[in-house]
Amino acid sequence: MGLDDRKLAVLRAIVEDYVATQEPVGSKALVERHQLGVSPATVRNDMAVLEEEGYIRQPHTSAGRVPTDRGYRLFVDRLSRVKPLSPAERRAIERFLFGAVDLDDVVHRTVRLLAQLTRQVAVVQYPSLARSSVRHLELVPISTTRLMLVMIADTGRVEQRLVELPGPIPADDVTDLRRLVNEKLVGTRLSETPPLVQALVDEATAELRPAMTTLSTVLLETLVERHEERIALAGTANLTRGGLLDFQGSLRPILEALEEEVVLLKLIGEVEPSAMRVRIGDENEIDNLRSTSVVSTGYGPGATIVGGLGVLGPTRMDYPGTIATVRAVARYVGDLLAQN
Amino acid sequence: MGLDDRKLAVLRAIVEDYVATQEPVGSKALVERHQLGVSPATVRNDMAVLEEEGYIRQPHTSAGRVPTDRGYRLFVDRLSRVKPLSPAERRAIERFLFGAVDLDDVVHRTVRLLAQLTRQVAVVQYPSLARSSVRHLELVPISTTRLMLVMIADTGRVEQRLVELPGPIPADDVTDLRRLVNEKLVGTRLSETPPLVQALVDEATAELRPAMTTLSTVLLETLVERHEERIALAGTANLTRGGLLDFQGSLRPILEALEEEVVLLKLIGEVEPSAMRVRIGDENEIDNLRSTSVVSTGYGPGATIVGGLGVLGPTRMDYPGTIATVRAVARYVGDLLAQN
DNA sequence: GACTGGCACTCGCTACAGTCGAGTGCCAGG
DNA sequence: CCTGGCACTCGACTGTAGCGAGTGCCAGTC
Repeated sequence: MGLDDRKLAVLRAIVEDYVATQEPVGSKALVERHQLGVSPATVRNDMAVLEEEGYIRQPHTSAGRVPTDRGYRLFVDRLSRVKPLSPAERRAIERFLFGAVDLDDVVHRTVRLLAQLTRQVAVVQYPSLARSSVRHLELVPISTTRLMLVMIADTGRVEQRLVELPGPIPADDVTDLRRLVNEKLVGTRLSETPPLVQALVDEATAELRPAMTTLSTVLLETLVERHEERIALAGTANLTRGGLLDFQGSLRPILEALEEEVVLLKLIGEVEPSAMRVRIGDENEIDNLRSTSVVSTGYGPGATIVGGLGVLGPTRMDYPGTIATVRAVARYVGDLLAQN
Repeated sequence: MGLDDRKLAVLRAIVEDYVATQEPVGSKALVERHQLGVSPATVRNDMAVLEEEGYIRQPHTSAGRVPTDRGYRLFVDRLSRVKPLSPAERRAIERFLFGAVDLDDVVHRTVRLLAQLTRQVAVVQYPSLARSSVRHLELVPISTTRLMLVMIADTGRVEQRLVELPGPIPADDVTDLRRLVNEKLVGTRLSETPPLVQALVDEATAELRPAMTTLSTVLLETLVERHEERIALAGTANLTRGGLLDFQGSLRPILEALEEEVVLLKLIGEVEPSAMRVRIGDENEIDNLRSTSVVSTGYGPGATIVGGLGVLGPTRMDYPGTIATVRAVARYVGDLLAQN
């Protein structure tokens, strides 16, 4: 376990060189490029130890060393400082996000921005409904037996759903329904609505009862159970950088995983108060993504968190730079949401 | 130009075999697998002619023949009948699409279904706003100086947009605005709204004029100019089938093209009355997609067309099967929309 | 005149041997 | 504890050879 400072410096140098060149790094090249103050032979001894401890490995006998997932982990935890963003990057973020007109627009711009800045696959979760409150509910008659239910959340999300009523209903009743649901639900957190919705049904007049019952089912389905979460994705083309060297040759499993909303949600959706989350290679729970790393964080107006965002790339990625970018973008998006 | 029946039969056989095996097909293998009734030598002579005419080519001397884009074109136009769908496929379509609850749901299910059935990349355009009519406009006060504008189209699309008013506005005025825009715009085609929106401003009372002016700008921007079109995509993982043999090795340009909404729209959005559109390889206008083929068509309730859908794959694709599937799915989706 | 069998030829693919060199592990000495 | 030296390993690359699928051409047949 004796990892003295020099061994750590060697590991850091290996990670940095490998990330930069994408080629196994040997002892000689290392001492040439970094001021380690010792000879290649010494470095070799250190490498032997690092390998024994599982931080690096040799692709084959007479090749240089490559960091393992464990090596990257140590690097991220103890050997790297987060790079400050360049002013150019800050400006890029501001310029890119400036002038967004609605939530869709914000999310789309953000995900493209992230993909472009990190040159990796970017994922942005729409503000989670579970963390939103109802701002307004609208009922629009489509025909005598059909309503369009539109829910506007304080996070800017708008969800709609068709309601098929059990029978025809007069316009006045629609007005009543609208008033009732708004009185009861506006301002409440979506995660807390189920009992309130039930109460609405219980308290409804006999006249409104059937319509209200149907409406409540739809409300619950739409707001709580069903596809509650939405996600935007960009930059899949970046997976092809590094000419199939990363990802052991096949993009297939990765592209497949990225098509599953559930998977994406797992990647970036499990938002914890902890600021930044880095999952490296095998640390990922999803089998198809064991050869990738994910850097993610939560975002939201002020200190609250309403959703997650992050990027996915090869384990061989520039962690300090990526972390800095993800953090900065999340902060800007949060500010943007706070304004609305 | 003398392409007699046998030469056409040879071309058809080459296309079919190549699509099936993905390997250049030689004269001997051809006569073995198809009942051509002639010897390999004769087939070779026919092949020489077909090559001279540009329908097939040899990857290298001493290899079999491969169809050219021109060869596929002839095949699609004159040598293939559209395969009827298997009952299993019909059932799959019905099962998959049954129970969709709103437009988003329909589009998502459709695009996944298409990707799955054709085992290619599927693209579905949301019903175009330009081809929709206004069903209802809703104004929801967010604060004294902010409104949320929600537009519901007859095709089921719902668009929203934040309206930043020039000054505070009382609730009664919002009601008036809502009434006015609905009176004037409901039932009109979106493509015809601009003059009507202008009229709204002109006819507004002095009191409402400022708010109406802002509202009209947003209306025009949202409904006519801005990101008017939406698109769903699925099945990119299918690009990796055939192990990089298709697409001359690099998915990069294709993935890049697929991230551009504009490009996707060009692919499937230019809906013409003509039923089915097949663009093969070089026939594509987008450079990045010259090594792919696109099969697309329009869809909509009844005979009208509200949007496009289609699939994208290697030029070496099963055209009859793909065409049949795309057509069938488009028809089902149209029926589904007609019901709402 | 159209088709066929035969034949020489082309050329990509695979296997194999040989060389080169980057990189290692180990050891003796400072 | 570090260093220079040395023998060793093994992948990458090169060149050669043989194989075989497939072709184009030609003379012969129906």
